[in-house]
Amino acid sequence: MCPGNNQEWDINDNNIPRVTTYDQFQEWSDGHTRFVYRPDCEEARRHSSGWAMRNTNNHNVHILKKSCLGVLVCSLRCTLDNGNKVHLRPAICDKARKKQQGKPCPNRKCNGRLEVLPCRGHCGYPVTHFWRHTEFAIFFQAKGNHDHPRPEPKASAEARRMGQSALRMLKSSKISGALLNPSVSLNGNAESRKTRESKNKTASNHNSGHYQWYGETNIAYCEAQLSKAIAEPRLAKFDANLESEKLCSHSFADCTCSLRSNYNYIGNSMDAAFPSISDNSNKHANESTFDGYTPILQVDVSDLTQKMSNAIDTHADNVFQNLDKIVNPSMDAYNFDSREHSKYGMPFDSYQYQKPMANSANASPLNGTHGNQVAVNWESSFYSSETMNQNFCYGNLMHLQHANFYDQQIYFGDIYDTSEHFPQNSNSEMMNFDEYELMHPNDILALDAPFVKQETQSAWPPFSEEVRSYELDPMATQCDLKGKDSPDNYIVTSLDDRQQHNECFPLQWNGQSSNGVNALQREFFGDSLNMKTEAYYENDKYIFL
DNA sequence: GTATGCGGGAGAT
DNA sequence: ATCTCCCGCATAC
Ligand SMILES: [Zn+2]
Ligand SMILES: [Zn+2]
Repeated sequence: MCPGNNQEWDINDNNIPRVTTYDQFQEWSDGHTRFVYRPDCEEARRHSSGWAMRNTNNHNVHILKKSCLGVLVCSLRCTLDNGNKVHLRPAICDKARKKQQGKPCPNRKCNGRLEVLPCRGHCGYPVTHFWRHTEFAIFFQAKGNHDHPRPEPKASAEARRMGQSALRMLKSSKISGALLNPSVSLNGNAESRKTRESKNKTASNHNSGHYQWYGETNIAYCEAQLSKAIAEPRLAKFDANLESEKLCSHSFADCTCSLRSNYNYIGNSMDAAFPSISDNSNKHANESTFDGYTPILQVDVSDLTQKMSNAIDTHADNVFQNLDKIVNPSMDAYNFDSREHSKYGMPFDSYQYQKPMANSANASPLNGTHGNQVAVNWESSFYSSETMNQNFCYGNLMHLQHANFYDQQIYFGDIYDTSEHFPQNSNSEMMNFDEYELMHPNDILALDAPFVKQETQSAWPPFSEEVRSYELDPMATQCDLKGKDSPDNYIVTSLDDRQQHNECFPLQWNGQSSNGVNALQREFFGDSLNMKTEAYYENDKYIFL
């Protein structure tokens, strides 16, 4: 038995015994345990534990109480190649933990999402730890038995967090030049943007023998992309207390959780459920007001720009993660295999070919290249239409525009004054993008560019057996990339915007919309973008014009 | 940015 | 009264 445990005491005792023998620090204390640590025991002084424990208020300044946050697991409970399960460490910080939820499972072969397995080890409540300091000892007492696996150790979580900073890694990445520096073309040939621009302007728009796509964008379009994230909340008339009416809080388009999706595409069935307040036709019949509607996906304009900035960062991160896997498929690209957490594989491995419809055997493997889009709805307050103005509307394409950022999963529609219905909206102030430092949108959209196999690429597509055997729908007769130029040779990463995708790229594969680069895509982007990239295929590689 | 601690407060029992 | 959980705030790294 533990030496410090030889006296009976309770953490709440008025007089705690003075002990002379101490316990070794127990990182994984489980069960109803008590330990006494030396006052100079560093782990005890930090109240640390292998379990993810968060402070909880017991209104007792003398006794620190912590409760267990459980463990972050894969929603599909997948098994890693080495037989282990995914069991990440929940962030202690609420905000950070919220962001973890819904992230793709780190298992490269899994389409699952991370979710918190809460601890109910103490009569249905989380296991609790109590810490009490006295002059001669640090007393520890735990109540409950964890009913979940151990999370990864703190050090591992910290290392993983560092490793997952994709943007940080981007600086040293092979693709950073090609993607973030417009003067470097994707085939590695340094070429000024201006040169390419003028070339593109004069390039003949021929199709035969050439393959062209539009991966770069003009500023106006980028601004539109940003602005479309300024949107009104959709309205929903529902009873949030009813189980059947509960909304999925994950908000990614392809969430497979059982809750009702709140992903509100234009034109799909969700529209009827969550009508836009700008669209009177969406209001239920015989309803002249929005009374009874509950706004969802609200955006608080007071910090919308900050949210946009965060969302853009996240988005860029995710895009980069995809591309990084393509260009740097080897495990040691960032020395991850030398780290303890490499048991999870390359941190971003799983993300490239997630199917948007995990339950559909026929789903196109290309229709999910952005399955890693992180989508978390934050509880937020109302946006104010008064902070919006028509200047943020971009022409007649707005009905096609759709924000896929995690807390702005709403389309960019007309801006209406909602203060009539939501008086809270009367007070907010006008915001101005220019006053904020955002990542340049062109960078983001450059990251979104269709990505083409490079000659140095040995494994292609990476981590996917399915794509290689995949064929374009023979009905897609206009597609330039077919036949011997199978979709193996290109990846489109930007088409996670399913609403836009459905409207613009109605190609069907096995009954599912596809993300193929095709004539429709070119046609659409041809109007929206002022730059295009042409290439032709010769001697097993793409030559860029 | 996240981890950690504090303390007010609401709601449950 | 006691307990849990939520939240904002403040500090440390
Ligand atoms: Zn998984
Ligand atoms: Zn636990």
